[in-house]
Amino acid sequence: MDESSASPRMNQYEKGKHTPDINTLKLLANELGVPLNYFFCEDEATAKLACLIADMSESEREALILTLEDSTLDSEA
Amino acid sequence: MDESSASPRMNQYEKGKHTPDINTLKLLANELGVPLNYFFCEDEATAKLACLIADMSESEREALILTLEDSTLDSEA
DNA sequence: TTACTAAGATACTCTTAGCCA
DNA sequence: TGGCTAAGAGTATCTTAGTAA
Repeated sequence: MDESSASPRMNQYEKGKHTPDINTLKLLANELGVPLNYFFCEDEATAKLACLIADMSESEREALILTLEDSTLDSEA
Repeated sequence: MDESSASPRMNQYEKGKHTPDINTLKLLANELGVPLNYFFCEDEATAKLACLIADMSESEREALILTLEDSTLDSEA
């Protein structure tokens, strides 16, 4: 990532003139300390959850899956 | 999305010859019935959580955030 | 017939240079 | 001085055509 052209690129992304490459997004995610899927969350809450889940351990994620599947059954019933 | 060239494109993606555009990924996500960030999850559990969260209501997500933030405090203490 | 690959046409982004506030 | 924009260079994907199983 060339620092000298970072400013125009960020402007082009923000103004919607260009779309950043997926590889570029990975670099940005590392810089910002967020997971890559953070950029693809449709709302604030989902984005925050993505960050929280990224910081969890594998076993914590598995446990959360079970919890959510149970509560889903509740709301479907 | 041109159906006539879908097959070569999918092969090129799978073989790692080309990387699909973000817009293409959106179309694929809609076709597959998964959230867009599904493609950017680093492990199976995170991907599954992304699907579960995508099906939740806004208020359910907010509630989940509070739950996770509490349990995070526990493990940090 | 289906899965896959190669190569050119096309369209995209990245960079440089320069303008406006 | 820092943020923003325009246009060309370079590089990526998409499409067509064709091969192998």
